[in-house]
Amino acid sequence: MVDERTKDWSGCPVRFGMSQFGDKWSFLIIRDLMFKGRRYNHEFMEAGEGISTNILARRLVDLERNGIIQKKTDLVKKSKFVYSLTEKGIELMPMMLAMMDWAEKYDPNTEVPESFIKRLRKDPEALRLDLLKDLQE
Amino acid sequence: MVDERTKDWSGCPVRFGMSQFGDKWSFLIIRDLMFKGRRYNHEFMEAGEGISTNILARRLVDLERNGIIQKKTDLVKKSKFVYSLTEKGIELMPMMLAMMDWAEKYDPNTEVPESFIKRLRKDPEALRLDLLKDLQE
DNA sequence: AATATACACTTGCTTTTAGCAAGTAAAATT
DNA sequence: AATTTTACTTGCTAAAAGCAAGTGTATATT
Repeated sequence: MVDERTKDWSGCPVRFGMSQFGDKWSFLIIRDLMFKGRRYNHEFMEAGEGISTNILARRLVDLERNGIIQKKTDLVKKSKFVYSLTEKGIELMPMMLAMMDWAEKYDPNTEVPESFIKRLRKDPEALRLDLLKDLQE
Repeated sequence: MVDERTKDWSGCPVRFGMSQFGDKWSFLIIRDLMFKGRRYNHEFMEAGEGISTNILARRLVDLERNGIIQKKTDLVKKSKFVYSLTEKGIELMPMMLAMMDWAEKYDPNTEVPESFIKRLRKDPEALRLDLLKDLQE
């Protein structure tokens, strides 16, 4: 978060979470990294929700400073930067999956594939470990 | 959320969640209702984070409109209003618990009691059902 | 080698939202 | 009847978001 007021909100776990990733754009960036395989600046831009370039830049800096994502120079194209989730960021997956489970119930227009939600509800841990593979390379 | 731009963000589950409860004050109100037993306007005010009266009023209206909380006149004092989580709101508990689990790991100043986190990690479903009792009366 | 293009921001400006203090109205207490 | 409590509402200021255009560096094209 950019909000100076809440930067040091530790103590309460919910408040701490909010101070670390508690705004809609941060959640969407985490989603992109965690489930959509997006890793580059322009990929976040093209995600569809229409984030502004300056806001994206700020969120990426914040999330990196909070240790949730990391920025590295791309191994192939050395001029590009690759973003990825840190261990700390990856560990947000259970929370994200719980949110998706909830949203599937209450959003009549949900895009969550039925196969995904079935796997999530049958064996969330197996799904989590499976998704994890794509994040660690 | 108050943001007119994201009011109808359905489809993507994360985006949908953000449009329904995706700001720090909403999360804190849900926390208060879910884990702290707070149910009255003034109790949210006194929660400690220092929410402004106008912002609280707006968030309560938004959360009610989104069907996450409900406002009723207090049975004892008929002039007062009691807020409570709806079924839809209660079902956010797994997400909230996952967030708490995460925060306990990464916040060095966490206030999450060790007994709570032990129960959460050992048998989250049992803890959830236990917490549920306090919400349904 | 020079020009063009892509990429990742940065800057300046406008609009929106948050935050703060004071005010209001209805009900409850004294 | 007067005061206090409760739950907002209003008006103003400050902060953040949003938008369009610009900048600098590296790669690609001619």
